[in-house]
Amino acid sequence: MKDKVLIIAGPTAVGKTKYAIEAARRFDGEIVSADSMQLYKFMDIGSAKPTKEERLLAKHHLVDEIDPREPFSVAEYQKRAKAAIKDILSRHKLPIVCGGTGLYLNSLIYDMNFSAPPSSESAAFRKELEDFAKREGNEALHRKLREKDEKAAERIHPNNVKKVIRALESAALGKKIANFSDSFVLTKEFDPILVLLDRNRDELYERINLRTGILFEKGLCDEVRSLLEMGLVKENISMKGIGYKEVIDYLEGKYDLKEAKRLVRQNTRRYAKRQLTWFRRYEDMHRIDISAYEHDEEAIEEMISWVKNRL
RNA sequence: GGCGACAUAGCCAAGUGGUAAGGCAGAGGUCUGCAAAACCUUUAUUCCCCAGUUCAAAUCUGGGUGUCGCCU
Repeated sequence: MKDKVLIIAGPTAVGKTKYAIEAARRFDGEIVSADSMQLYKFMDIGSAKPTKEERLLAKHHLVDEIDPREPFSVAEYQKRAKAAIKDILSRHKLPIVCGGTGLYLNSLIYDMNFSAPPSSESAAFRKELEDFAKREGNEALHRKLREKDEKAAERIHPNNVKKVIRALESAALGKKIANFSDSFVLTKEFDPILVLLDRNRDELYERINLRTGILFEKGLCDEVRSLLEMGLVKENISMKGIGYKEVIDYLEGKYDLKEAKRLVRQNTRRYAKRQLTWFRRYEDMHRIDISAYEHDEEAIEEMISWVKNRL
């Protein structure tokens, strides 16, 4: 029989941490984060990492582990997360994957093969294509892709330059980029138990607005300042996270603090919406609408008992 | 009380006789190596109300209502 892995997904600010910790406590588990921002070191406030206290309640993997100055990717995530899961299983504990980064979750739930050559080896090639797109236009670049990989060109919009380039790069290296939708094959490495935490939209947005205020009070601006001092720049992907990019623009004088806060709230709301879109694809996911319960504790009990039946 | 300006979507608005731009907010979606990224789609049978002029009115005319400003 395959090993079970509990997977708790949910949009930002829904309250996942609390649920995951409780599950870890009840089932003797350890948490493996699936969050593309919380895994970076030094980015504590903006990414809303679990607190020290919370991390004492349950062991967290893949939180606070990566230097934000280093390049990172799903492939790397997949490797590390799988290693963590294996490690937890070897100690006869329950791995609890918890997070909101859809692609990272997919890399664990489905068979996703990232054996295609790493893009970092062809930075110059990518740069060249970027310049080409700027010079000749997105359509011209897309035409190039049409010649090399008809199928990929069909499903990638010409304006999505980033993806057009990735597809071109992949084709140039002799491996056409795969289409995820063609192969929703569940992983054979373990048996995932999927839980989606959700709330009613208004309530979720209310929580997001509230949390944004708290992040600023906790010193988000100072955190960004010290990251910039460390040598991080706008262009680093880690600095493109919500809360970071807006504060950088504010520090550069592009707009005032009030506007920065407004934008952080808005971008977080949009992010939550995109996450929900992504999660809708998971068919076997058990959705728990937290808003339907009076207190978190009741929703947690519902989750625990549902999971218990499947372990 | 007098004079003037304005009234278009949830919000900001363009449109001065030819069949309702755009932006924001909101909603839906795409995804195999930067994913909190990148990208796509979508929102007024109608312009405050009533009457009139006209083949044709958000646009012109008259009246009403409301908001704002100035004066008393």
